[in-house]
Amino acid sequence: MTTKAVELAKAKVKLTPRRASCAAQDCHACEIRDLTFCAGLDESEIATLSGIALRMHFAKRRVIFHEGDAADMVYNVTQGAVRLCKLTPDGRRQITGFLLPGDFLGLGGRQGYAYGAEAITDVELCRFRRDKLEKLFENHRQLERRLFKIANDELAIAQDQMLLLGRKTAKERLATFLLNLSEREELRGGQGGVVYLPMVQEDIADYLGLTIETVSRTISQLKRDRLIHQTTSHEFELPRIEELRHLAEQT
Amino acid sequence: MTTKAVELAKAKVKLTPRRASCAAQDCHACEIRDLTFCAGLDESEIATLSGIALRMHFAKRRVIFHEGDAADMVYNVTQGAVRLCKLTPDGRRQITGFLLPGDFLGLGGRQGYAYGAEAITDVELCRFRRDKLEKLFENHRQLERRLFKIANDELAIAQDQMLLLGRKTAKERLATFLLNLSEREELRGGQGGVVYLPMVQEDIADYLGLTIETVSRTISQLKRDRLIHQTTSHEFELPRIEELRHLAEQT
DNA sequence: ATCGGTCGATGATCTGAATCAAGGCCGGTG
DNA sequence: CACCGGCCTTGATTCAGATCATCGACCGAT
Repeated sequence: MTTKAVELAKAKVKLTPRRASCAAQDCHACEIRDLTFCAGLDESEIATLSGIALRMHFAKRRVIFHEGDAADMVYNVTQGAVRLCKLTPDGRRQITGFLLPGDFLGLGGRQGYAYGAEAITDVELCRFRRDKLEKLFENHRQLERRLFKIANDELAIAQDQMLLLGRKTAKERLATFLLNLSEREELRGGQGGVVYLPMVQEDIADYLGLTIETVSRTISQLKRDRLIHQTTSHEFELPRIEELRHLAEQT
Repeated sequence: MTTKAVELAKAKVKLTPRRASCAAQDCHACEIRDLTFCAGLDESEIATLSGIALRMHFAKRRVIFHEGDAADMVYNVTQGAVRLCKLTPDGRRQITGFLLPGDFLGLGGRQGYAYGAEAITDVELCRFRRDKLEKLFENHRQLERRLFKIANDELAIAQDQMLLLGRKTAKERLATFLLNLSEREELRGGQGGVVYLPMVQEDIADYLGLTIETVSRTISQLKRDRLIHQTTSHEFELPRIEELRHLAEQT
């Protein structure tokens, strides 16, 4: 880590302080009602959940919470994209995840949150006080079981990411990343083979354990190899998805 | 990845096939009763748990389960050390965790286990059928909550490991690793500043995303710097733990 | 005691990705 | 519409760690 790099890295922490608008939530009308942990609840459960949910808006670049903050809230992303960041004291950053509509936010803390959360785009969130949610579990065990399942899924995803960070080449990392986004897009009802990248290349670099230059070069190379095709500034097509999958060395 | 490396890597998969001895379990007499998810249960709960627990033994190098196996069992490690492995098709390996007495095994699968588990030393395990354990949850919510907490802890640990793999230098990785083991040793009632390493350097390399040569060289360097001191073939002292902590860039 | 295998240490060399450096593109703004 | 700043691209060079190659210590089996 050079001096210059440290300066640049410190500059990463120039986000707008936390601030957000709020409103009561109507879960019945929620756009992601079928996607996340509230999926498949019966009417009464939805109504109860609605009672403790608070709808929030965060503008692009706003901090939702910091690493180490008391972890007394959990969230559901209903619109936009969020990044989860960890920082070393000297400013190196690791992004441990990107959240998209339907994703759950706030698990994985012991004392405080294990990571900070920042809005990549304008973001709509549905917020729950953790203690109220846990109270709800007493009569709605289904909800608790679902949350446990989400924690399990995240754990499996984290393990995959460790394999990527520990053992994959830059090209394999990019291929894996694009395929993962494509799969999530499909789960959310989008078409396969098209991915939308709301984040900038610096975010991708910090997620994949690379530098922006390597990300840019590798994307250029994948384009030259016709494995990906950029349609707009934030959208890519994956025309030869099987080859990409092979490149990613999917275990 | 060179051809030679692939050959070597494939050789990693020369473990003895799964086989183990079993016996009924008496949780009252368990040596780690205060350490793990059964800690602090009342007599009746311990008795119930005892009823569905099966004590197992795995010899050194034996496979406990493979990545992708149906995840219908969970375990508690009571003696010995276990490694969790993920492999790429061409044989590169990432170890996603080491388990020691008191640690829980088997979370983090979607369909099957997200990783394989192998005995590093001779291992004693306490095995539970997942469905029976879940049945138990209905009347023992405490147990379920504790398991959820374990999943949360593992998630936080996984995030820390991502930061390590994505952004730390070799020296920082080793320092972090040794400190983590030291902390776990203390939790298990051992003294701080002394760590026991049951695994070989190849395992450490595959856990930290390095090669065996780099691990060996870095350990040599830490010894020269008098930050660690090797007492026996598997035991180290950390005489200047604060300096080591600084080196590890603890966030 | 002798072998054979595993494990760890260390030197020499190579290389993938980082770093350093310079421009280019584009969208927003005065 | 010209300027500015954020973001991306690409070339040149460096470097941390990988790879390749030995060697020695240890240990269990014969």
